[in-house]
Amino acid sequence: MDGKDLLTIGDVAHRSGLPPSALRYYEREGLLRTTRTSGGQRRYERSVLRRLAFIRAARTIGVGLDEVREGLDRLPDGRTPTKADWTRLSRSWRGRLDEQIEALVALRDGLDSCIGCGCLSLQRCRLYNPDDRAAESGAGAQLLPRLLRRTPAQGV
Amino acid sequence: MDGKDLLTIGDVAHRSGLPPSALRYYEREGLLRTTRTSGGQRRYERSVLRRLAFIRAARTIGVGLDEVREGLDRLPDGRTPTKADWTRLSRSWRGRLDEQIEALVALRDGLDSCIGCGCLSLQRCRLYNPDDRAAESGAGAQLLPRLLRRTPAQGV
DNA sequence: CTGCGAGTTGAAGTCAGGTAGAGGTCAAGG
DNA sequence: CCTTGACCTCTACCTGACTTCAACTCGCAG
Repeated sequence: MDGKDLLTIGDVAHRSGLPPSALRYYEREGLLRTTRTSGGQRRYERSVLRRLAFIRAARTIGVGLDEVREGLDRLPDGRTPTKADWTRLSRSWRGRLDEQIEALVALRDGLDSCIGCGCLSLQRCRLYNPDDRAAESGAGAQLLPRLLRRTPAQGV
Repeated sequence: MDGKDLLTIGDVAHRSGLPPSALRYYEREGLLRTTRTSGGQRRYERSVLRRLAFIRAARTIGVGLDEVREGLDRLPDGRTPTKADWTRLSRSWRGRLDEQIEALVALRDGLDSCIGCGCLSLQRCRLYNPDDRAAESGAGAQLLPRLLRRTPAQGV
């Protein structure tokens, strides 16, 4: 890993902390591009590490891979995010985090107002009926605000 | 649905807002018990609505079905939760919500400290490396604290 | 008694974000 | 040249909480 400045999948796995299976998966999903040796093995540019850091940070705050891909795809010429890109994208995700926190706090307050009352009224309970909508309004009730729907992360 | 005070699955679905498939699923998973007609159709007691409200409230705050079942199973003689039961269980779940909020806030603060720096350093960035542990320490890095691992809810 | 909406079952599918293993190939040190 | 470990693809599997489907039955109003 000296002359050509290209990294094997093992190098990248070691330096990024992501298992090779995840790197291959990300590539399949269009989040990374690689070159290949004549023998078909992947070779990564150094910049992939920054790109992976970006992806991983996004995943950490609960952004799904599809959305990460969208964010990366919107960068001109598909370059690795610069400081300015990172700032712009992370600001929007900060907003999402705020919303998640807000939703959880609202939930907690609802729980507080329910502890001890034991009501769990189908009509009135804020916990049971988070949207404050009578249960009879249809089959497709949302349990949580959409904000919280995304799985935050899978253990590795 | 007048004389015998027993509800069909359709009644329960309508009144609880949960689709019949979910009710059957909960039964399979041991969260509900039903009686059957001579012809094999499910009949629910009214109290199932309260039980469902309980389950749904728990799900809403991110408690998994297995844990809900444990909670319900610990009630003497498998009764529908009373006010006191609800208070006890919901208090423990309130703690979990607090932890989730705390974790998210910590994440947000980390994001704040990263916005604009553009660093995403593999060694130092709090977002990239939430556990403050160098990436090289092993393949199995946890992306998020376990607290956030549980899927909050599935859309219905 | 008939019609038909509502109910039944089990198996399989869905989604995300990967992991695991089988069976085979590449690359580099000695 | 040979060995060995790293790499390749492909397919299948995992979790959780359900949904969907096909094929069939029940129960009740008329």
